[in-house]
Amino acid sequence: MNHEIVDIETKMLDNWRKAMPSASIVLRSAISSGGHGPAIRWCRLRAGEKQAEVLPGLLALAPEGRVVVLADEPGDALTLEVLAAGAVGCCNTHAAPEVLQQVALVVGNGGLWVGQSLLQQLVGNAARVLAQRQPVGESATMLNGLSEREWQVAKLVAGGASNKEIADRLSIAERTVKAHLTAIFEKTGARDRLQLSLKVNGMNR
Amino acid sequence: MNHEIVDIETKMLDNWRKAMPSASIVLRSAISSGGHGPAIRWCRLRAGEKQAEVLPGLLALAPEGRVVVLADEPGDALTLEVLAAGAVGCCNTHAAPEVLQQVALVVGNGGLWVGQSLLQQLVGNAARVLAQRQPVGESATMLNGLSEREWQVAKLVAGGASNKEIADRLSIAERTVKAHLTAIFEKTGARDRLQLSLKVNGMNR
DNA sequence: TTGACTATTGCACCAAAGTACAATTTTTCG
DNA sequence: CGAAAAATTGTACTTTGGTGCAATAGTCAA
Repeated sequence: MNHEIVDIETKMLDNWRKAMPSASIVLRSAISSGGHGPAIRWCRLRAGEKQAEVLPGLLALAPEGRVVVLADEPGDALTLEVLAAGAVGCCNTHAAPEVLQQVALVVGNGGLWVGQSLLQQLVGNAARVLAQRQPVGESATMLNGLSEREWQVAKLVAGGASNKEIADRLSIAERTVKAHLTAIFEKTGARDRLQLSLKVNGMNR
Repeated sequence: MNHEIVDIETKMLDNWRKAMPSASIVLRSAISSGGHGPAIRWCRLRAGEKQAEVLPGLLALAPEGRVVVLADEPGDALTLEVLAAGAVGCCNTHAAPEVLQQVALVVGNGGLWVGQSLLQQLVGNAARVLAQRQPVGESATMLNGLSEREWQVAKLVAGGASNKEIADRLSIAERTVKAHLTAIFEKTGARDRLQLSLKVNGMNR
């Protein structure tokens, strides 16, 4: 993994060095705009600094990079701000090296890094909303009146499984899977498994 | 890290064994209540099972442990439910070993594990901003250095197009589309067009 | 210029996906 | 119980997806 640490001075903290020994360190004023940027840019936000004065410029210069903010004074509000600005994570400047590596792992795989307290608040909100408008029984019959079995097959297909894998998972013959799929295609209007996947995952329509 | 896998049978899936070779496997009916429990308990929720019938008992018996749910049929709603019940994570039963180890790392350090699609919903506006930024950046760095042409093909595949349709759209032979796809599969690690679609659309994790 | 990389295409071939036609078993419900 | 619907499976077939091998041609940088 290719890392770059952006700060207003080049002196690194020990925990950064331990977490990412191979990272390059650059001044904010000397960010490379062209070429292939690093996989992950770690941008330090020092105490008292406003993220709005630092992040936009950085993100504009390197739109292809994933930016994680290292905040001297982290908080849930700040995290929300930097995510809204386009960063993919926000954590404490003085986090342990192991934590930083963990962040790198998650972010490197396309994830977002959010602190636990904020996440729990968000989860709490969503749980309340979902509890009200998600009758549990719905999931069984949605998508144009699929039967329970057909819905099982549809979900597995949507997850990328092959017919053989689905057959093994459900302990039925591969031919039966195909029969279900034919029925599913008919009911949903999908042309093939890929378009079904898009429908199930809500990417279509 | 001390692991315990809880299921209704003791036969482990291959990916679990690879991810946690030293884990102990126990039946749900034989959970050790006293003494020092494992650092992380992985509780499998098989297809059709209700988390409400499994989790509360497990959490009551071992209040000190961190429980991660391995769901045969994962989903955002289920994730919210199990987190609300007291679990610290929820992921796919058939997740790759590397993913499971990542989950163990996050959970072991006090984090919560949430799938990307749910997290993005939770973060809401911030995620929407990100969703628009991602495709641009991914063409250059993410998705393992695809060429411009390959990226065009990948996007069309992700949209549900057939090889013939892609060929017509790009005014090239269908054979050429296949050639690009072979290269794309190699670079991205996708097994077929459906899994590529999931990767491009960010449904994977 | 030469080497590395990308784009393009053909031919042959195998594997997976999907359809047509037909049959049996299980479940559900009045 | 008996009818209807859903689930299951088989054989055979067509189509699409994907790979291996090989060749031609353009671009870009050392």
